[in-house]
Amino acid sequence: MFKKVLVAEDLDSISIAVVQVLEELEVPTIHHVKYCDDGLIKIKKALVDNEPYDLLITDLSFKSDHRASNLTSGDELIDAVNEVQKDLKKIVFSIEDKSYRIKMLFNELGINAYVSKGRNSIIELRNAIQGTFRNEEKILSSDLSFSFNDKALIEIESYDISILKLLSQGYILENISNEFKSMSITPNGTSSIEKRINKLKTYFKANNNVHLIAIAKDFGLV
Amino acid sequence: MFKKVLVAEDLDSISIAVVQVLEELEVPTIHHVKYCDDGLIKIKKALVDNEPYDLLITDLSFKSDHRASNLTSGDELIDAVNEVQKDLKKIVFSIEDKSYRIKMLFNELGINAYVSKGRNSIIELRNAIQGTFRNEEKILSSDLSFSFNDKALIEIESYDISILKLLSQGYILENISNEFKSMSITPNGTSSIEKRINKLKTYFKANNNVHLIAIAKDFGLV
DNA sequence: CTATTTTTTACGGATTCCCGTAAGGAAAAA
DNA sequence: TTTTTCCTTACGGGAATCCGTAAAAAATAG
Repeated sequence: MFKKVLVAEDLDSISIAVVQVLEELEVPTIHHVKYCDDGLIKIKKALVDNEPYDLLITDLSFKSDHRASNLTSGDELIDAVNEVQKDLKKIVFSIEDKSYRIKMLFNELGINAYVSKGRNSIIELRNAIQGTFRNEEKILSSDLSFSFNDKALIEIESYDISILKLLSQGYILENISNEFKSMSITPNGTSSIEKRINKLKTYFKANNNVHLIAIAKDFGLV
Repeated sequence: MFKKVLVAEDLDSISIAVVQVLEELEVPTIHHVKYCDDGLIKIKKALVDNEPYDLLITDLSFKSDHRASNLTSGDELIDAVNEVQKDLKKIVFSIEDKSYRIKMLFNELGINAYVSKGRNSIIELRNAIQGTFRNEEKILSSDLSFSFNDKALIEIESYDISILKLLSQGYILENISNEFKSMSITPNGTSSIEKRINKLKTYFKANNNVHLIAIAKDFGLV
């Protein structure tokens, strides 16, 4: 079994249960941080001391509070960790269940397992830890039913996200066009942007822009 | 201390910690349900058996799964419970931290305490349970800083929420007007609704409807 | 009951969105 | 090079919004 595991989870009510699982699996060294920043520091320190972690279990969303944070989400933490310790195994344990987001975690951030917090997530988490240790790939907790081959979701790219972001900030087509020009993002004609928004609307079955943004918010795209 | 407590919480990773707190407080009877519907049934049954609960600790959001549910949220559960056992003490334990929502819980649903899930929420929860037992009123976990006297939020009423909801579902002004007429909500003229939306836009400093809905989503109003 | 104020509704012009069509341009294929 | 195809941009008409003004209705005051 893993020798040294780091848990990044802000909610104390949850981290208790996660640590319990690790104890039952007889992991000798279990550390727990409530802030992403602390997580990165611990991982760097462990590397320097030549006692690196071999597993990271992290949440995605962390509450912001009085403390100023550099890394504010699990995504950012993983991204930063990948810079310093590429081979570290990573399990995400989060409430998020949007396939778009989860796909991104596997494909762009290279996580090893995703466990969705739910009614039987503790046993799922245990399975994921054991599977990860056996070098299984792309482990998904069983309550998530989508397929990785689902084409539709791959089509939404960062370009679309940019449009949705600006829309949600009150920009009109012309503003977005100008913004894209100044950031040299192409295509940037109002027509092209308009067309892309239309694609998004049909894809998400949205009646209009207002509806579209509401849906995008629900999906956690913005 | 309380004699019989019901915990309604779908996430197993959290309910473990909540039950632990109750055990430490030496509550003799602790029951736990993962679905709102089960919670209501248990409360009704306990009343019939003349062994009623004296405290309910509930989450707000419950994941939906294969099982068909009647009550889908903590709000609905509390509302239903108020019908059958008005005097039951109620503590909400949730991640939600939007003042508007929390105010509503105290004022319209008559909860006794609100504890926000966070980095030190277990100790907060314990305090809230003890405070509720001592008949303290409107207990708020200390990481929530808003005041109940905060005027701004009182101005937004359920009428506004209805508009925002329909907008976020892709309704246009005329649709909303018709919907309001069929539900006999007044005012229901397109002009009046338009005017109200404008008020919301100035209040939230939104450039347009799209922006407004994005903000409303962020505030948890819809 | 009348006067005053407030609320609701109606209307109109400017702007933006919405949606289809088509022209222009670049890359790939012939 | 020419043709084809795909992508980007342009244009236009109708729908919905945005925003100001004003009439109608309702509530309040005297």
